Amino acid sequence: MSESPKPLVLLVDDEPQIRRLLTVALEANGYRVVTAASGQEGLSLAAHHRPAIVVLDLGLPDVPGQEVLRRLREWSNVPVVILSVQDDETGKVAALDGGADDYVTKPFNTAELLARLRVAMRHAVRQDEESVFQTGALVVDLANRRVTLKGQEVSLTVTEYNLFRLLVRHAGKVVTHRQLLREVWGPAAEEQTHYLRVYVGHLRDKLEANPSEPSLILTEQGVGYRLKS
Amino acid sequence: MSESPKPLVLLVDDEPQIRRLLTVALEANGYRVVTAASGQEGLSLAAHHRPAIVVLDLGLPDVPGQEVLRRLREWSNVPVVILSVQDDETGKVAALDGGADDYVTKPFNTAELLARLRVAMRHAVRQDEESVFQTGALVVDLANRRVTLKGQEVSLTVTEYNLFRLLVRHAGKVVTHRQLLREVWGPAAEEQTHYLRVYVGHLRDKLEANPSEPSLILTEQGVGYRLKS
DNA sequence: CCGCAGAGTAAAAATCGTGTAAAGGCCACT
DNA sequence: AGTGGCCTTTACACGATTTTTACTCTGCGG
Repeated sequence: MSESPKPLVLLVDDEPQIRRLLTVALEANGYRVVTAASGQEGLSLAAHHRPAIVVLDLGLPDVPGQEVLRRLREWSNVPVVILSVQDDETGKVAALDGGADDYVTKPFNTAELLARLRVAMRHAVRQDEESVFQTGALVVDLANRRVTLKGQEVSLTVTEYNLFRLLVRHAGKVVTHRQLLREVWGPAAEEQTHYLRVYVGHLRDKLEANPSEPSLILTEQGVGYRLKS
Repeated sequence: MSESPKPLVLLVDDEPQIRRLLTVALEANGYRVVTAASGQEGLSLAAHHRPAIVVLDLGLPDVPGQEVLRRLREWSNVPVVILSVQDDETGKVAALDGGADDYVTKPFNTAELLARLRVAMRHAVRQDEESVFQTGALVVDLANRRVTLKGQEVSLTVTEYNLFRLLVRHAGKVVTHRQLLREVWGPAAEEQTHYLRVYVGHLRDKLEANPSEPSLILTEQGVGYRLKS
């Protein structure tokens, strides 16, 4: 369990006084801090700085916080603690199920928030996750939803991209049919393996040098698919 | 990534109406539940049942909840969600730093508690130990369903892998014909010993240095097979 | 020496999984 | 209303896998 001495916190909140208060509290407790005042800025800083943890306010002026979380989770498993004025219960459940690691309601007690950040950090399995994946001539920029092949941008439809993203995030490992179907088409579609046949076909058409002899998206008969790592 | 279908929740709370309410809610959401009314009972049930998650009330009649948590953490990393009437902030911080994974204040919203339990379970799955078995030049990575021989990946069909995994799990011990057949082909096939002869043959072809003189998958005449450990 | 039982081998037959193409439906845009 | 893009659904052919069958080998006891 090796830690860089001072973990970096990304603080996304549009209220300047909250940013100031928390920056001081966090820095006094051995963190480094970068702040963002909007969702867009938060996402771009997250991709750029690779924080050890994110504190995210839900009430942002531009992108809804829920959406920021969703976008972030497309490529990162960084712990996210939600901060919100809304004590709205369905929002809490949605955020927690959407991949948030904790949810703290404003006004909050600073000592408690810090303790909850320590819990979230404890849970994190420090996995070096790259937001850019590369193999051969293929480059996938997960933070920006861009796929390029030999420098040429490849345009993927929403479903194609969602499926491909899942394979990329588990590059080298077998991803089972059920897992792919559950995450791309939802739990109700777990049995619809024909979706996979069709869409894996599309991806191979767009990405493989020779689609009829796949070297990138490999079939694991009876189990699932695996992306060459 | 092995999943048991219904995770077991240990619910430690001295108030019967809370136990009833939560038992109903949890069972309706696909959990199995065991309940304890005291700290002592909770600790003993935790040791005995190995729950997938613990919901622990802090205000117990015998042992202080904080102490229950400490004793539990001496031997277990099971996720613990604290439930408490005290909105006392220093108590929260102490519990979270004492190894609790979340802290919910009574009265609580059931949907939120359930969402927080899902978060805690999500965290626990990540740190599942990677079970890699190795003997000689053969490496079996059960978590990733990969078998390599002298660094070369060996591809096994679904049935071959299921059979081999069973032998690997009991490496060094004899696994009987009936047991192998029951677990791989189902209880109805317990008598079909010819399946084993065929598939053990396949595995030896793929994995043994000299398939006609097995040194890896050994025959125990009239009983079963054994994997060299 | 023969016959038998348990085990291994080989290959045919049956079944299942996969890739592919194409048709129909839905939606957004014009 | 028409068009284009995408998602869903269906049908079929092919290859891989599983199941079934038949045969061989070996060791043991009559």
